[in-house]
Amino acid sequence: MRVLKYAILGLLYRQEYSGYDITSQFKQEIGQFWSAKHSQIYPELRKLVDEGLIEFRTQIQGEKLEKKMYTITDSGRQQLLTWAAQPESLPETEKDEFMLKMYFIHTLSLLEARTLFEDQLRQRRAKLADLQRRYEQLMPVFVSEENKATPSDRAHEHKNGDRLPLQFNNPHLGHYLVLSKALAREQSYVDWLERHVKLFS
Amino acid sequence: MRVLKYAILGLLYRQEYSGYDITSQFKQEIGQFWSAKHSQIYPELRKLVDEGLIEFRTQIQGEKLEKKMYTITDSGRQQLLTWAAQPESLPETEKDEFMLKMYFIHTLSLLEARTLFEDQLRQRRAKLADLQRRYEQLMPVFVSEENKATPSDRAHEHKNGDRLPLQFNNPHLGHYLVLSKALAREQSYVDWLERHVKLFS
DNA sequence: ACCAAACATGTAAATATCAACATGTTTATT
DNA sequence: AATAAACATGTTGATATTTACATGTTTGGT
Repeated sequence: MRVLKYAILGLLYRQEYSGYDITSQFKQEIGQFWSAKHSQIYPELRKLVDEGLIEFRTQIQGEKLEKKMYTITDSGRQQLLTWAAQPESLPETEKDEFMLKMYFIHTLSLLEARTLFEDQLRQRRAKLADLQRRYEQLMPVFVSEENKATPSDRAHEHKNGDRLPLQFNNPHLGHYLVLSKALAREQSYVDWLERHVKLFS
Repeated sequence: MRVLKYAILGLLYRQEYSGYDITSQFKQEIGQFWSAKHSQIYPELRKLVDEGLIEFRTQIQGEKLEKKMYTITDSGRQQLLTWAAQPESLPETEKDEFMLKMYFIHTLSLLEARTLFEDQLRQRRAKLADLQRRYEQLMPVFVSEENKATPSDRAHEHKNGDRLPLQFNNPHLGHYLVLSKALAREQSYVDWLERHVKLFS
C-alpha cells in the first residue's frame, strides 16, 4: 500500500530534503522501522512529483553539483494526514529469518544450534548496546519530570536551554518514541535469547 | 535470498505436505515469523521440483480431487541444512508501519494520536491473549523440570504419556521456541504501549 | 437436497524491493 | 597533488510479494 510514499511525505512534512538526505534519514532511528534503498527512493520521488504531492527546486552544491531539494505540497500534506490518522490492522507476519531457523532446530546438531544461537545473542547484544548509547544521547533533550512543574525563573530557563518536557507537544516526541520502542524490542529479544541459551549447553 | 524456498524445505523435512497444507502451516505459529500466500507457494513448489529439491506424488482425495503430496529429496535436505546452520547478520530494518506513524506523531492532533495509539493497544492485547492461550495449550506437551530426573516407573510413565522434558532433543522444541518468542515479542509491545499511553491523555 | 465452509490448485497483473550497473562532484586527509 | 570517503542522482534487471482472477471438489450441517 505504498508505505514508502507516506514515509517520504512524512519526512518532508517538517523540512525539505534531497533524495540523498532521505536515504540518510533511513540510516538513522526511523530506519529501525522503515527504510528503502536509493534505487527505490529516486523513482518514488519522481512519481510523487508527477502526482503533485511534492515539488523540488534544484540547488547547486559547490561548483556544479546539482541537488534537488524536495518540499511537500498542500495536496501531499493532506494525503499524509489521512494515512497517518488511519488505524491499520496488525500484520499477520513479522518476518524473522533467525526464528524460522529456530523452528527448524531439529535439522541441526547441538553444536550447530549453539553456534547459531550464540551468534544471534552476540549480534543482538551489540545492537542493544548501540541503541542504549543513542538513547542516552537523546534523553538530555528533555526536561525531567520533576523539573517540568517547577515555576520558571531566568536562571532555571537558562540551565534547561530549549529543553521541553516529554509530552505530546514536544517536537522530539516522534524521535523518542521510535528510539525507546527499538530499545524495548531489542531488550526483549536479548532477554528471550538469554532465557533460552542454556538449552544448547 | 529465497527464504521461502528454505521455509518449504524445512516444513517438508519432517513430513510430506500438499501446497494447501503448507499454506495452512503459515497460518499456524510459524506464520508469526514467516509466511507466504498460496499464489507464491505454488510457483515455488514447481521451481523446487524443477531443481530436484522436492518430489511429489498425486493423491486422490474423495472421488476425483487431485492433491499433490510433496516430499524432500536428499539434495533438498542437504541445501536446507546448509542454510539452517549459516548465521545471518541482523536485518537493518524490521518494518512496522504503526511505528512509522508514531515517528510522524506531530502531524496528528492529540485526539487522533490517542485514537491510533489506543487502537494499537487494543489489537496488541488481543493478539497477546491469543498467543497466551496457545502457549498454555502447548505446555502440557512437556514434562516439568522437577519430574524429568525422577526415576521412571510404569505408573509415572503412563501419567506422563509421551511427554518429554524441554531439552534440545525434544521434537517439539521448535514449536515451543517460536511460540515463546512470539509471546515475548507481543508482551514487550504491549508493555511499551502501556508505558506510553499516558502521553495522549 | 441445499448450502456454506473448507479443501485444493493454479495463473496474471501489479507492486515492492534489492543488487548491480553507471556516472560524476565535493570534501577532508595525507 | 593524490586519494579516499562522502555526497549526489539516476537506471536496469532480477526477485519477492500481493491482489485479483479462475476453477473445481469435498465435507458437514440443516
